[in-house]
Amino acid sequence: MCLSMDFLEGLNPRQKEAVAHVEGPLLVLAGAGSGKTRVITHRMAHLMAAHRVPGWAILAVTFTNKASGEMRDRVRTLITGNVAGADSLPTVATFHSFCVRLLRREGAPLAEVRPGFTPLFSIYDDDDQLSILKSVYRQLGLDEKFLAYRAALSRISHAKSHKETPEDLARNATDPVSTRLAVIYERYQTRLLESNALDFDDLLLEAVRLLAHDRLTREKLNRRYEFLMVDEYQDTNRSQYELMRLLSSERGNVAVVGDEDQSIYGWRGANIRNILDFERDFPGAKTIRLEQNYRSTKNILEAASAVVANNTERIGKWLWTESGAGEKVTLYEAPDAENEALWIADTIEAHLSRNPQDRAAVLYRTNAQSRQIEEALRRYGRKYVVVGGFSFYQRAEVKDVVAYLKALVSPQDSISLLRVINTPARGIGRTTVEQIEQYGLAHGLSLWAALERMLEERAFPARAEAALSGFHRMMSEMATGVESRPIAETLRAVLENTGYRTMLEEEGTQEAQGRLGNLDELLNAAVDASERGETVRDFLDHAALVSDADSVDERAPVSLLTMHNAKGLEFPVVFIAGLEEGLFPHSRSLDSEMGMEEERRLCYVGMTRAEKRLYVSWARSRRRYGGGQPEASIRSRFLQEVPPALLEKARGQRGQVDLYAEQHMVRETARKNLYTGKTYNSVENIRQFFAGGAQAAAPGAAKPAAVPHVVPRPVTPIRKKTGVGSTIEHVKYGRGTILKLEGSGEDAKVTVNFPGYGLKKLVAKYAGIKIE
DNA sequence: ACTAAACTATATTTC
DNA sequence: ATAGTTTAGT
Repeated sequence: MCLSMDFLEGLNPRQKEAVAHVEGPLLVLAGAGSGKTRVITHRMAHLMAAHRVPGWAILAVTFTNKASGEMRDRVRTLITGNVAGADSLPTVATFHSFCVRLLRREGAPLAEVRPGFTPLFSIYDDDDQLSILKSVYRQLGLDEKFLAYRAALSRISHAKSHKETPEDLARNATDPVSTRLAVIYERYQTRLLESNALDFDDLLLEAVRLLAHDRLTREKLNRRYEFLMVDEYQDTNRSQYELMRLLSSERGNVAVVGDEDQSIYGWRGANIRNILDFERDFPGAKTIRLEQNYRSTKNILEAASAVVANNTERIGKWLWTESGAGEKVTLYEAPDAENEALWIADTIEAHLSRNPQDRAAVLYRTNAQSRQIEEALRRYGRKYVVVGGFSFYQRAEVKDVVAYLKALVSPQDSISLLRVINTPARGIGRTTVEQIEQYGLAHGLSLWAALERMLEERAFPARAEAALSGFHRMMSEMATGVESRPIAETLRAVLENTGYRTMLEEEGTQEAQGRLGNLDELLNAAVDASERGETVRDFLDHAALVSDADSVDERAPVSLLTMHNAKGLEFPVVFIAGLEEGLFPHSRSLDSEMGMEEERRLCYVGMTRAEKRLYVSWARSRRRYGGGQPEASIRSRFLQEVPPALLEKARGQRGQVDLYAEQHMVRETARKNLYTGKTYNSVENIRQFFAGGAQAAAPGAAKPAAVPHVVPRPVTPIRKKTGVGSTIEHVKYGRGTILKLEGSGEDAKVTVNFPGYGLKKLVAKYAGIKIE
């Protein structure tokens, strides 16, 4: 009476074959839009239903939190009620979150090879990495002219992921820069060790190290995970490859899904050879090609395929589709970048007014390109969402407050402490801080330990001493019991006790108000996290591992994003802007064939995002930055690679004059209608960063209401009694109606609409609202 | 010792 | 355009 459903039904023969595969290595070459997520999820369900594999014995690894959240949801939907006796779900995680979990739970043995390591390690993001590097440079008396921070970091990262120690680097160095780099690398690594911190590379590396050296842990995991699946295999790097091998070493049941034509992260260490050489690395591997595309029209598919066909590093596929030819790819040649942006906005306007249900995306090579397009859209009063760029969690105020949390949880975390020691300004100046750093360096102490020792020794002048002992006391007080206290509680204490909130309130600028809004939203996220039972650790892990791609709201009518961020997404209407030599393909990739092929793959990724309509554009002139002179540009070679028969010039070729007139008209309308377009960094998105849990996305978790409409608005405490549906008085923003009330008492969350200011979600306790 | 204004060198993509 | 750094002023 088993209600096992047939998960092979409704699949094409190739997909069926992939889903039905059970034992042994499997390579699924899944072209763009060929239903690879479907294959992965169905395979998991099929294993559970037809082969009685328990969910916990399956591990699937994806690249973004968003992808793993979606995959988890889809598997859940598939098996719920359809698979008898399925009481556990497969583990779906990103490589990074999997490693973090592993290291926190089973990482203790690493202390043997990594002195001072504890499972309470901090995670350092690139900002933190940068601070370390700056400090190392200072220590070594170097400056950026010698070697740019970014360059140094990427070389360190490269060395790390190839398991090269500073000594290896020094030995193989053939030039003075490399010799010096070895020293920088050595110091950098020492700092991480001293701070008990891991950078992104370390998360993978140390997980590999743990599994390679600790037989028990390896065997335990191998026993547990009978089946391993890896999504986006073309973007795995060496550590990820090794991790995968270690996890599947006993059974060899590893299924990888990928597309060599979509390998676009070579610069981040991804090794395209992983996918190209899979059959060699895993003898007896079965290879299945998914070549039927279900996404795009024939014209779009052929155009994209024609471009990528110019690459040599391919296994080779030819995608086909049963769908109709559709429209041709529209090409627009703009006189300059502003005109290009206006044309895009204009065309979006025209398209969406005819097809209001369609979603459009504007893709570009560099984030800097978004500005002009945003401006153009704003002139039309068209709502849009920008993905990436300056995202929420990278904002200074969020990073500051998060740094406080990190410092409280891990006193050894000197980088975080350094970040907050004089933020807000509390009279602990640069010289004082440098003294403490020096002392720490000399005595092998963390910043915090050095500070304590120096206070004991009364090593500071009176003024500094007062400031420092005050700081020390404040931090110690907040740190006690931090692991057991609700996150929001600690967060609130940080905001109040450190004077951070006061600092922003006193600033009084529009910008400061926005920052306050962001912090309120962070507080909301913290409350949500507590409700999900997360510890401060979990919260911080989450904050460290969210990515821009996780914040994509597919329901947005208009999205602006880089082609990198667009991977895995699809849109009825797609624009690709800035198809110019030097921009796309980017100038940094011009000189190497490898780089050029990656750019071409990026182009392929961009084009294949489109379902119905693809527009490509370039500008004859563009200025590199602000005051610079406009420079003439040459149309991208990728445009030449599209067969002319598939291209058509933008109809009517709206000239400058039309656009110019329109621009004025539109400006007027926008002025009258009160601009509502801007959603960039909107606080509404913030919850998503934290909500789509790396660990536990709640089933059918309510996503924040569609697309944000409003610029972040200041919120000051509301001191008035409130109830559901009633009106409350806001100190600055007047009356607002409570639209929604979640929970009760001081933990209640209310959604308030302030006319003219928009929706605001508040937590009663922290906003000073009393719910009767 | 800190702040604010002036100056200058600066942009690829990001887990 | 903007972030980061230097300089002058408090």
